[in-house]
Amino acid sequence: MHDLNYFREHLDLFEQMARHRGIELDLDGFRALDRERRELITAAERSKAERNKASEEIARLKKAGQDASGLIAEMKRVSDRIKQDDERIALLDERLREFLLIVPNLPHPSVPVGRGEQDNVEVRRWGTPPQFSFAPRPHWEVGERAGILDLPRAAIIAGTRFALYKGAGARLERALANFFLDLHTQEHGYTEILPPFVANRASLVGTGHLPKFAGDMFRLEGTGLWLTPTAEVQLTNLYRDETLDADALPIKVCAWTACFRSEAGAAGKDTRGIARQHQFQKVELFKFTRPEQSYDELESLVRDAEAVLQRLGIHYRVVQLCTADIGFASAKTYDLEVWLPSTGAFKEISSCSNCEAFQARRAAIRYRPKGGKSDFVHTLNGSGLAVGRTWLAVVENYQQTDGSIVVPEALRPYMGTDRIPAPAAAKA
RNA sequence: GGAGGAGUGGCCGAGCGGUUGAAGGCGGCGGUCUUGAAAACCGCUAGGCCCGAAAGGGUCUCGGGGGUUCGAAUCCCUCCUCCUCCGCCA
Repeated sequence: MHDLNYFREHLDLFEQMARHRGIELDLDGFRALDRERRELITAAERSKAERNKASEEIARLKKAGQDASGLIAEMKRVSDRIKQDDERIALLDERLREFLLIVPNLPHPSVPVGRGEQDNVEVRRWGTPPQFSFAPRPHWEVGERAGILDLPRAAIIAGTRFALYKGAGARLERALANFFLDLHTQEHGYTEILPPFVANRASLVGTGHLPKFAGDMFRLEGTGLWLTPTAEVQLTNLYRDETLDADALPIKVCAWTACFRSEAGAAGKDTRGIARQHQFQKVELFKFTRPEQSYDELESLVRDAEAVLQRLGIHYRVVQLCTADIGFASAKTYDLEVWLPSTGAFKEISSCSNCEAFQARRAAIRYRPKGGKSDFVHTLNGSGLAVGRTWLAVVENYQQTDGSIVVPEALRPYMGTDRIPAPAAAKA
């Protein structure tokens, strides 16, 4: 959320932002609301000043044993008027808040202006696509043939867009998560957090998921709780309503969690396989930083995520998202995209964003520089990585002619084997 | 889930319905003193919003919300959180 005063004084910036992101913003509506609110506040406060003065006078008269009934009667009328004004002001405050809560963040000046994902800019590539002597199969075929993935049974248990991993497939999922966590905690300096998998309304408003994106999440009926769509939610709210010690920044945390998305708007995309699921696992990287260091920290966050793919030896590229494609809360976002041999294309596997003070303002996360006034921190988040999509990338990139899957070296300690056996050898 | 207790400024802790934004202490900042430091002493030490070019003025905030009243930290209702005891449970 944006600061009201800043918003009011920089309407031109927000107009430009709306154009660049391709959204509608009712700025005329804002102006009218804002003007009426301020006029009413001025009037109400004048009345309150009058009442406060009269109250002192009443106290003085009573102490002196004199009659104050005339003044009291007059103040009764003033108080009634104040009450009416205050009610109207509260209503306008609420409207204003509702408006500001759905205004997205301002993109950083370095973000390319664009109209959609076709305008995203490739920043760099790592590695090369693997060579196959056969036509590489999509991951669901490789997985089902090897007996490590069972989507039909997942559909019976829960429905479509849920996955069931089996045997080495389940272990691969677990191995990936452990490998990610060990790398980030032992080599990149993140502290591991294991948070709740549900979040309350205030937490989701803090990150920007509510009120605008309620339709993309699962709500737990009758509880006021939601299944978390990303650990970004829990990690952002780790310090909601707190003031952090400036010397403690940057604070780097990571978390493995399940993530749940109803993806109401995604029907028809990625319908085969496990790329787009209602439930998936993710290891999230997260930083609380001082404003002046956040963009350096974003670059290193991206490198931390990239390190995972480098260790796994999977070809990928880094893409900077354009203004039309960055998320609601983000000021700047890099995506990591892995190479998928079955489609001969890159697929998003991580998204790393600097939200600047956008979420910190919503969630009231501050820091206090020594001897200075407290200010909002910057929050950064990134997938390090999405486990399910990494599973898929490993299976596709390391599939063999006979249907077996070579385990990347970095995963062998976690898998206890260097190969997931071929279908013929796999048990049903 | 049941019963009881508590929520005041960065922290501790006072606070008869009427100069209480809030005593006192601690902590923090500045100063005096000192070669330096400590001690001692003196002063300063919340934020939001509105008006204003500024200086400054006004207003709101004592867990949240609502009510009573001319006036609420102080009275009433309600919600939340924490603590204690009981129950249930992996």
